[in-house]
Amino acid sequence: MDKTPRTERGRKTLRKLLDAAADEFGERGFHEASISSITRRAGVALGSFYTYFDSKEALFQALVADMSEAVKVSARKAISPAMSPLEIERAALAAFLDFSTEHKEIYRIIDEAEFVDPSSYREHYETIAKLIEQRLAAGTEAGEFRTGLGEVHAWALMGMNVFVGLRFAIWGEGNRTPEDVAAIVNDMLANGIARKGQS
Amino acid sequence: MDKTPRTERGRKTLRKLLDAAADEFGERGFHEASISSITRRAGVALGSFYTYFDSKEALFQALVADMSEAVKVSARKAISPAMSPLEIERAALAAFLDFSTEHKEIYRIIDEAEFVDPSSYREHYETIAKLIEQRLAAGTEAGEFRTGLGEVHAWALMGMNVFVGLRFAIWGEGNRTPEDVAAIVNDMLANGIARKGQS
Amino acid sequence: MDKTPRTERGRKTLRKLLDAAADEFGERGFHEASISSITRRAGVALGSFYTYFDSKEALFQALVADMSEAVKVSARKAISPAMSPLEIERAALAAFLDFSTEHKEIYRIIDEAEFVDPSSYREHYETIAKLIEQRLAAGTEAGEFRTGLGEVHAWALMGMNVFVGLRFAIWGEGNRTPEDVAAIVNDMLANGIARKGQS
Amino acid sequence: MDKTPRTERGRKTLRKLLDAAADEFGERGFHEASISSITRRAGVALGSFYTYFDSKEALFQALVADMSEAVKVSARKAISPAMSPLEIERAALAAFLDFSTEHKEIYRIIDEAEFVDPSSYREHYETIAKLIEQRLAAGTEAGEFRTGLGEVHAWALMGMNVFVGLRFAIWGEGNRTPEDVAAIVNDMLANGIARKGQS
DNA sequence: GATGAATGAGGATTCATTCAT
DNA sequence: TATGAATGAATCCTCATTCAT
Repeated sequence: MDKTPRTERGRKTLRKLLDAAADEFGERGFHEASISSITRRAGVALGSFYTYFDSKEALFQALVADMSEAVKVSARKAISPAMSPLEIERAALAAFLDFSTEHKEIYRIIDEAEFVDPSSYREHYETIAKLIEQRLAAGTEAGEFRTGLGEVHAWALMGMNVFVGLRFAIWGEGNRTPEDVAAIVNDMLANGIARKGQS
Repeated sequence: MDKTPRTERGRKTLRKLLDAAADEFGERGFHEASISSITRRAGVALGSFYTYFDSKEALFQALVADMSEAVKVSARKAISPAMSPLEIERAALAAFLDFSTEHKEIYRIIDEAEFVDPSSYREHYETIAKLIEQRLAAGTEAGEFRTGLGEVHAWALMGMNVFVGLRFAIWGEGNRTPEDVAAIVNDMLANGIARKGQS
Repeated sequence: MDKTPRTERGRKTLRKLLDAAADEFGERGFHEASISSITRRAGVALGSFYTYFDSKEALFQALVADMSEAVKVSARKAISPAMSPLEIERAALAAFLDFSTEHKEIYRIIDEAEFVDPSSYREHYETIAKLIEQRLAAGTEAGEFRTGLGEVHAWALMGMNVFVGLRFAIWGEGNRTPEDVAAIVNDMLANGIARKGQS
Repeated sequence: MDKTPRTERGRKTLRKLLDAAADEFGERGFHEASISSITRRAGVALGSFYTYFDSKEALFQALVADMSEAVKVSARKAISPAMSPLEIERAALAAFLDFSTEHKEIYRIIDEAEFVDPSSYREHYETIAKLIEQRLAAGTEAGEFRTGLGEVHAWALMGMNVFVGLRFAIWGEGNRTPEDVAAIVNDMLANGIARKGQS
């Protein structure tokens, strides 16, 4: 956020603006969204927007940071140290699918950052890729994953999750549950698609 | 394309417009791009644009269709019936990485369709997912892939490729060659990441 | 018309253009009408338009002249020397109402000339006013109209007819026949609205 | 009007825009008029126009309503309950002629509404026709007008006035005074044009 | 802090007209 | 004559941002 409010009233206005912006950007996308529509949704005057943000882009950036964090929190809450590395991956994906289904607008906003604020976009995925890479290393350490896993695997794994999320959580349709999808992907992740005893 | 030219001269103008548009959209994105800049690049009058397209959106749509086709053609040319199913996947990914490196603007344009023309975007990825699903079935048929592969696997595989392409072809940096990356992903695809003899 | 065609083929094209233009201007008005739509309706190429007319305005002017003539012809045909002066006025109005009902687009085109080609508009109504003035003089001469009638009366009479035409022929609705309306106006014209034996 | 101003400053700006628009539309007509020219005349920024109106058409509509009201007010002020029904008609016409001479642009704007905003045009004349019809009824009631007068007479009377206004107030020229013209039309209205003792 | 009017750069789009074939 | 592609001036409208109150 750009200008931290100093009063309680200010904090409330800021919160209203962020919520309204999430709705507006989620529904109409960055370019179709307008500041005046956001302030209207928030029930504040147009000019008040600039009390809290320097620009439309700044608001978007703040929002992406918010939501990027929300995605990570959601994943973190879904996993526990007691789980096996593979279970962790499955649980993380299932949580992501649930979260995406619930918050389609977050998915959209983060994705649109690729065109509105590329560095936020990149930051978001690089951060997640690093987290995944750490989990892979931990899995190797634990003896459940093979050795030699690195950045490429992390990105591939993340891509699996994101595209499966796009297809089955965002676009939905089809009667697969998040758990089913997560199980299938988890098996594929663990064992690949080659016929056993081969290659 | 919107209005098919009836003369040779018209066909040339249309081609110039499409090429210029690919450059413009690729460099500046849909919203920053301007029709006048496109016609300037193409060396035609502003009004000529509307001889061939109804709107900026219509041009974008035509372009996405064009590029979607180009991506598929590039993949098709990279593989041969003589290859094994797994080799096909590796070759397809390598070709995609090469193609994306060469034509970063195509990647960008197709991805931006998610926000500019969602149905084109969806069409593009659903078509590719179907092609992948067919290849998986063929691989199972050939005995190289295991049974039970379906839509989820196809989307997961596609996501691997796309995200690895984003990271290593589009953003580049790092000294991995497309072949290296494709090989790593191919191995992960075939065997998964679980330690052998496990899970 | 601007450029008289020299061949039979040319005459046909010209006629097609005039007919199409009458439809187009009648339906959409001068400013909404487009040359390309007119040529499309006429089934000729856009460029051919300029073989026959110098400009959109020139076409409109030609059309107004055409239609102005048509209105007069229609009135002329409705009256006969055998009629009394008052009957002539009634018949002329009835004919005008019929004609306007049949050819609403002509009414519209002529009226729009007030803004597109004022001199045509003025010419049209001044010509008709003169004709009316002559008829009034003839009526006085014949002893049926009183003396002292002149330009003011002619314009007032014309205004009665035109507005009654607008209300009952163009906008229609209401179950009055042209004959009824013409009879009422004719009586008003002859005797005024003052109570008899008064004023 | 479209968006009511909430401050005094806003009210002033709106008034400046309406005045400037009356001048612009009056001089150049709806289609030749441009928003930027109107805001230039008004001395406000281009964008300010859209603070008060949704479109050029909306402004025009607001203006027609304004001027329609002005015409009626002018007529109302010209007549008094003390006048006889016939005097009222004469005075109303004289006032209309004066008003039209003074405000040719109002006449033009209202007339152009026939093509720009037909429902406003219709509304304007239907309202006036109703007023006239009421005056006719009152005159019959008072014993000065004959019985049986209705909508047709009202439209005919209105048409007389409007066309005489067009000819002698708007186009002017000729040395008739509004009073002369009004007197002639008033006599025609009262007694008609038939020779006395006849028809 | 809040308000909402004012600003003006910016861009898509239209379409009458010209012209090469 | 007919064709239809090419031209570019003209203008409406949007909206992020500023600013006076």
